[in-house]
Amino acid sequence: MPKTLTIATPKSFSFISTISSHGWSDLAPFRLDREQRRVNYVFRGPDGSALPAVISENGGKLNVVVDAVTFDKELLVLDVRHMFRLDEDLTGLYEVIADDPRLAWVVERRAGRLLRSRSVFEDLVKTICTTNCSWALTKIMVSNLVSKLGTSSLGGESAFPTAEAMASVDVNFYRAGIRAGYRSQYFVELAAAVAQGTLEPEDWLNSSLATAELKKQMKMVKGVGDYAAENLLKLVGRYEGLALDSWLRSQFYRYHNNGKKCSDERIAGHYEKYGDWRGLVIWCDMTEKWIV
DNA sequence: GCGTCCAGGTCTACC
DNA sequence: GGTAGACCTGGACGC
Repeated sequence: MPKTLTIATPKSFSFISTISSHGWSDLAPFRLDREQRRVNYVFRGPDGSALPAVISENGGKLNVVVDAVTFDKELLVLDVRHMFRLDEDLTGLYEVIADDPRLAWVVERRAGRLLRSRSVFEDLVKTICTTNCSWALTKIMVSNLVSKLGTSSLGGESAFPTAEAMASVDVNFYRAGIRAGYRSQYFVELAAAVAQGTLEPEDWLNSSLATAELKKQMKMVKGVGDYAAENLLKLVGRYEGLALDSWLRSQFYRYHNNGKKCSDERIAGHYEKYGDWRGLVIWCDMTEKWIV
């Protein structure tokens, strides 16, 4: 019998804006149901069990329907608060864009919260899967990771694999089974480091390091370059980096440069006035059509 | 059906 | 520190 958790949300929160904020809700173990305005996700209990859930909004609260007999309620609430960033204060963002008519919609639609996975490790692996490939291939790689290495529930739905599970297979498995290509060796090394405790991505959430230093630390992970590190920084709540990739650049050319290519320096200059929020401002600026 | 290009980049060797 | 070339894959496109 499914059990329902109800979680209060802040006034500045928008469920639909958050689940539409970027492509994460299209990556397993997320599954977005746009028509029903809800999102499925498979959580993982402390014992490693898969906990399928359906998350929706009702009257300013999140309803989380969990398809499991027993689970740690407090842990699951913490996961939901983390993923939907219920405790993040975006007042600073709204202040820096207050005089910008082009970005007025951000405040109106309570946008700016970027959906994230239940762990930084999961976001790190997914980010590496976004590099140097089409979005279609990213979805294939992440889907393979979840279905082939994740723990399954009784209903057959899988959670994102643990570092231990990812460390239990070799480079050939990543190449043939995950279709990860040259990223395969990166995943072997990353999973081993996290499983052995020599790398702890969860620490990045509350790191006391300056953002530039934290970015350097992130880039020590094979497969993480400037784009990936800055994307991860956004997911841990630091927005100084623009995380420019080919898609973001093309959108900037379209909206701000008459469709013509320009330098990254020109893009950076455009958003400099937004200070430490510039990485979130450029993302909002390019994704208005996603937020309905 | 086949070949080419490129996509939500990064690493390494070399200068 | 800057740059060229290699790297996997799969979908889109032209022929």
